[in-house]
Amino acid sequence: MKNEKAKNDGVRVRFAPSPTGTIHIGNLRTAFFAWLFARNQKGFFLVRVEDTDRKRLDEKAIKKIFETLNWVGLDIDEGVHLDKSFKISQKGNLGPYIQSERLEIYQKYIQELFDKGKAYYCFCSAERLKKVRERQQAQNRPPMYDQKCRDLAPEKVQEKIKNGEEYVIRMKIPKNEVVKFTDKVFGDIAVETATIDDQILIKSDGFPTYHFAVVIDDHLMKISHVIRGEEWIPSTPKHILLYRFFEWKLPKFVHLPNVLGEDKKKLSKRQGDVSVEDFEKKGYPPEALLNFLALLGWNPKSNQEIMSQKELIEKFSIAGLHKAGAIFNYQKLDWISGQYLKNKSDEEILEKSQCYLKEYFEVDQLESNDEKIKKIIAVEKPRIKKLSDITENFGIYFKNIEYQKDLLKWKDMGDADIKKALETVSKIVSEADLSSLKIFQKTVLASIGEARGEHLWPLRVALSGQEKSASPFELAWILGKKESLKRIKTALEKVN
RNA sequence: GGCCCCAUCGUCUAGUGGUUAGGACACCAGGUUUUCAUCCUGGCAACCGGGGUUCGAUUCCCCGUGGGGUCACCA
Repeated sequence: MKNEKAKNDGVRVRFAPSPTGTIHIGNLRTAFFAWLFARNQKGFFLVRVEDTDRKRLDEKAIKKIFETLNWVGLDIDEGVHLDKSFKISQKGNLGPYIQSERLEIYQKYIQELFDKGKAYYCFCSAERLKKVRERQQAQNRPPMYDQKCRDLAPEKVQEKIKNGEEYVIRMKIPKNEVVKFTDKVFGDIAVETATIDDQILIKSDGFPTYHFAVVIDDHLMKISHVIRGEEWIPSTPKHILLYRFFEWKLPKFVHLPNVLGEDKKKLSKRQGDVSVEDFEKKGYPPEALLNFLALLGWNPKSNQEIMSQKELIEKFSIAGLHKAGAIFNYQKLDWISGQYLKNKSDEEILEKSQCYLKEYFEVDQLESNDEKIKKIIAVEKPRIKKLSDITENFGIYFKNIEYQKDLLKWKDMGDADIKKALETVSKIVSEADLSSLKIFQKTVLASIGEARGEHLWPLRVALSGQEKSASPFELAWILGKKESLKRIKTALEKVN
C-alpha cells in the first residue's frame, strides 16, 4: 500500500445514498463535504446503501449511483463501491454495508428495545392513521399518532399477533422531556418530546425505517460525525433518544444548509437539472462541479475560489460552513467550469469531447476531420463553458455559410471598398503559408499595414458568415487555404 | 397549523462593538493593434424592521417581519 500514513480512526464519516433514483446535486454536495472532512482529518469515508424502502427501490439506480461517484472521483475507504470490473462490491470489517443485508441485526436491537420497554407493537391500519391525521389537521393541530396501541395489554398483543394481524413497531417517546443537542453548524437545538411522534421503527414488511437503521448502523460502523442535510434536524431528537435507550455514545451532528433553486426552495426536479448525471451529460468537468459545490455554503476564508482538490482538502473545515441555504447559481458554475476548461490541454478536451463529436459526425467523418477538429478545439477553448458547447460552432467550419451582403461592410465602406479589400486579402491568403497560425497572422498583418479593420472585418465575415466569431487568422488556419479562398470568392460575388 | 432553523450587494460569500462594510459571479464602461470569447482596469450594488444594552451597533439581547425545513409503514 502506498498510503502508509496512519489513519485517524476518530473520524469516520459516511455517505448513505438510497437507491431510488440518481444522485441529486444536493446529495453530491453532502457527500463531497463528508469526503473533504474525512480527507482533511485523515479519517475514513464510508459508503452505505440505505435500501429499506422496498416500494421505491430501483434496481438500476444502485449501479448508476456508483458510476456517478466514480465519475466525480470520490474514493472510499470502506463500504460499498464499484470494483475494478465495475461490479458492486463491499469492503471493510463492519459490514454488510447494504441495509437490506442487515435485517437480523435490526431484529436483535429491536428486541433489546422491547426488553427495555422502549418499543411497542402497533396494529393500527393505514386507513385509521390517515383518518386520525385528517381530523387533527382539520382542527389545526399537528398531525401525530394518537398512541392508541402504546398501552395495549401484552395478552392482547400476543393474541393479535397470533391472529396474523399486521403490525409495525414504534418507539416509545418519553413524555415531558426536552431533548437538547449541539449541532456543529447550527449550534444548540432543543425540542420538547411532546412534539415528537412515536416513530415507526420497523415497518410491517419487517424492514426498518431510516430512523432506526441509521442509528444502529452509524453506531455499529463507528461513525464519528453524522454529516447530512438540514432537513434531518427535526428528526435528530428521535435519533438521540434511540442512542439514549441503547446507552450508546452520541456521534457529532453536522447538518448542512440546503441547496436551493432560484425560487429559494429546496432544489428539486421542478427547477431543472438536479441530477448529477445531467451535469455529466452536459460536459461539466467533475472537478469544476465539485469546486462550485464546495463554495455553496462553505468558504475557505480566503479570496481564492478556484481550488485544486488538494487545496480544498487542506482548507476544508466545519467551522467554515455557513448556516443559510444557498441558491444554486448556474452562471457561477459556468464561470468556474470555463476556468477549468481553459487550463486543460487540447488533447484532454479532445478526448473528453468524444461523445459530443460522435453525436455530430459519422464515424468516418470523425477520422478524416481529425486535424481540423484539433485546431477548432485550440481556437474555441476560451469560448466554451462545458464540453457539450464544443460542437456549437461547428456549423461555421463544416457547413456552407449563409449571410447578408451588408454584414461584410466595415464601418462606412461601400461595395467597391469591400471588393478591393477582399481582393487584397484573397491574394495574401493565396500566397501565404497557413501551416502556422502565428506566421500566417504576422504575414497578413504585415501585408495590410495600418488598414486593419477594413481588411480584417470583411475577411472574417467572408470566412465565418457571422457577426461574432474567432479571428480571421484562426478561421483561415482551421479552414485551410482552399476553403478560405473559396469563401472569399463567394463573398466577392456578393459585392460584384 | 405545531415544532425547528435561517436572515450582509440580484446571486455565492468575508467581516467587526468604532471599517471608505471586502472578494467572486452576473451586469455596465474602457483597454487588450477588426467582432466575439479570453485577459486587464474601473464602475454599479448589501448589513429586513422596531425596541433594548452601550459613549457607539450591521455585529450582543428581545419582539416583529420575511424565507425555509419538517410533521409518512420515503429517505
